[in-house]
Amino acid sequence: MTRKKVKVAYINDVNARKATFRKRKKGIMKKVNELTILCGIQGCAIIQNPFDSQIEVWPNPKGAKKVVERYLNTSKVDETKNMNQGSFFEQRIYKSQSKLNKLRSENREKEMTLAMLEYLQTKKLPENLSLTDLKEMDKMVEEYMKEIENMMATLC
Amino acid sequence: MTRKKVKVAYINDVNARKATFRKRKKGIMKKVNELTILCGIQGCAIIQNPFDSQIEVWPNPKGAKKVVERYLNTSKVDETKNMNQGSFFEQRIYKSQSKLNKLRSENREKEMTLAMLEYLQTKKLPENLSLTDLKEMDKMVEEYMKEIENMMATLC
DNA sequence: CTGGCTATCCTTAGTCT
DNA sequence: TAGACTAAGGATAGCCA
Repeated sequence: MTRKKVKVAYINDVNARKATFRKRKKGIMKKVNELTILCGIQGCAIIQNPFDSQIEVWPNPKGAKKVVERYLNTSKVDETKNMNQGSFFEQRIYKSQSKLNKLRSENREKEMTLAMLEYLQTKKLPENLSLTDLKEMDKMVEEYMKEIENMMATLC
Repeated sequence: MTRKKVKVAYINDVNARKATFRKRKKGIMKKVNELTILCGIQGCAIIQNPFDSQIEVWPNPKGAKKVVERYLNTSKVDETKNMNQGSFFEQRIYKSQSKLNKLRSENREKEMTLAMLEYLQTKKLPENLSLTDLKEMDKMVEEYMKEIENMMATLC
């Protein structure tokens, strides 16, 4: 149970790396999720899975929807909980608020998407490149690396 | 100093929200950064700044480069630190490893970019929409919301 | 508003199942 | 292999400068 201060460096042991990846990815996604709720914003994390060349995107289209819903439901409901039998004006104001919040959320999601587009414009990719090509290449590189590791193990 | 368990819900107080945003964003970026180093992968977080309609992307082109460098420098250097005066074969193997690691990193960055492209293809945006348009709209919505909040304050 | 401080809460490395 | 457990380490809410 003696956990030392972890050195932030590449984990060579495959199993430890896998475990750490799984745990920490979960933690990051949770934190991103919390921030979106606490601050009523859109946010996402895009992280590669080093073990099956999958890429994990959060929020996915489904997750993003959930965030917006949660935002709309919790942000102003709590605030107005103590006036659920409020006056006509209060009800109207509440409705307007909800509408504006929704507008704002939609707007911000668009902003984020545009930002991603702008970010991607700084990256240049060969036109004829596909994800499957890359996965194949990655597999080959991985195999080479394993071979080298074995050679090293033999030498040391 | 009595910090209670925080309820994950939209923070109504502007200053508290701002402080929380600043602190937690920093924490998330750190965690993402650590994960990329620990597991030798690419990862990024895209988070809106709720206060100036800016969108913070990590890694930015500069940050991404740093990650790759750090990855290349730390992942295998530590492992081979105890053989820095190694044999000819060991030196060659080390060089091959570095090359392959670099290839792999490049490959993974391309994968991520492609993944982002695929993600964006699920989003449809009006063609004639610009980030400045959205910022203008956002500002207007913000002003409306403030007005409503003032009205509510007057009523309550 | 931003950054530093610290008690408290939260995350996670190591371990077993 | 992934989940559960638990203590050490890390993040951060609230407060002050």
